[in-house]
Amino acid sequence: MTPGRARNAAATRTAILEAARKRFAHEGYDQTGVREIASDAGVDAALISRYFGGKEELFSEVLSCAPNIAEFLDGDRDSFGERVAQMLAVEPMREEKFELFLIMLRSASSPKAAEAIRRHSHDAFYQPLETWLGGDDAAVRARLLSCVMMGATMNRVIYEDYLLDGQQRQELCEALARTLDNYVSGPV
Amino acid sequence: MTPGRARNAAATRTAILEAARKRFAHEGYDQTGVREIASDAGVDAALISRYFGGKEELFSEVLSCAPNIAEFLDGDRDSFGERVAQMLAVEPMREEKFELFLIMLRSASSPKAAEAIRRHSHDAFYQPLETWLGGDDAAVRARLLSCVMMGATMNRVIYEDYLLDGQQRQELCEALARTLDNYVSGPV
DNA sequence: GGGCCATGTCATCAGTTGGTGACTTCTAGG
DNA sequence: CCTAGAAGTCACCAACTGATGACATGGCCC
Repeated sequence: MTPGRARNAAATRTAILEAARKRFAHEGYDQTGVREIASDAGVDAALISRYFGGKEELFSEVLSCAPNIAEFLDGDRDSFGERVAQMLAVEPMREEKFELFLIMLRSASSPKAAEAIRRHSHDAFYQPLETWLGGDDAAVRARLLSCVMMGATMNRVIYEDYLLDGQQRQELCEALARTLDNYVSGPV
Repeated sequence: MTPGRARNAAATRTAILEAARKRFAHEGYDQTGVREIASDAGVDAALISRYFGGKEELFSEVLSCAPNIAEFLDGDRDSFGERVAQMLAVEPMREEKFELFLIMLRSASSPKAAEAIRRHSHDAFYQPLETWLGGDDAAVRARLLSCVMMGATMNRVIYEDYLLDGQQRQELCEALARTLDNYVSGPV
């Protein structure tokens, strides 16, 4: 085993991106230090600046390859609300699944990250959603969906599972599903 | 004019609290430094530690006297959705009006602030809302309302007025009002 | 008026952060 | 085998943050 890291630039870049994605989703932009990212990736912190230019550029890069809304736009249109609501209210917080949400929510308050979030979330979330919805008022309906999805995530982040028991979470889920489907199917 | 600040502990405390409230709402917990707060209040930064114990305790204190949900629970029950939706989607972001939301959204990602937020938002937002709603499923309906309100605020914070024009904001408002009223009036 | 405590000021600390440049080491190509 | 450059390591910087203790000063009570 060679001492020190294998000399493979591509693998190193990927490792940094992976580690950064998780950290940003868990802790948010501010709370994440380049040293922590580097440590997770098993890499020297200096490489982050070398490869990406700096923390800010790394964040943008992470957003570019974060999972997006596409997963939920596949599959049956009629079950969209049900599937999303399940994720939002019932399923354990499998963070990979809505990492993009978490990154946005936890980093939106950071001025350095705000612009990147605005740009990327528009491209990877709003735009696809709006196209998928179709119709004249697609923009408004996309916003409505976004409100419910973000709000539910936000509440989940803040309260985790403190305030509601299993039965109530189920009720919450059903109500969310109805509301979401209402926005999907209808003209508002 | 005496050089230096007038020696009035109560006024100083109040000035610090005011300045801190605005800063926390605008910038969030992390992005706000005690020096900035002190500067806004026309006070030496050391006084913050002296009076409140530290930044963290100051934050808790700010939450305790931030405007809460009560304003919206007064007035006509039937117009609740309409009034809230107006604020969320149409009115210019008069931040005093939903400062509590902003503080929560912009500070929730900060571990130091998270616990205080959880506790206070429960006492000043959830609990009153739930009581006001009444009924067996009040907790679930309160959560639903919270989702929509927080999500709408979040979207507003992220995108401000970029994505929607006046007409669309009006449509958004009406749809939000319907959804909110639906949660208020109905069993879910 | 004089002493004393509350109030305010200041210098400074210790920790953390993101970033940089010089250095070492590995590997590919000749 | 040997060199050149890529990849990785390391020491360190400058800026900033929250906090603290020593000190100055104003105002109130006796």
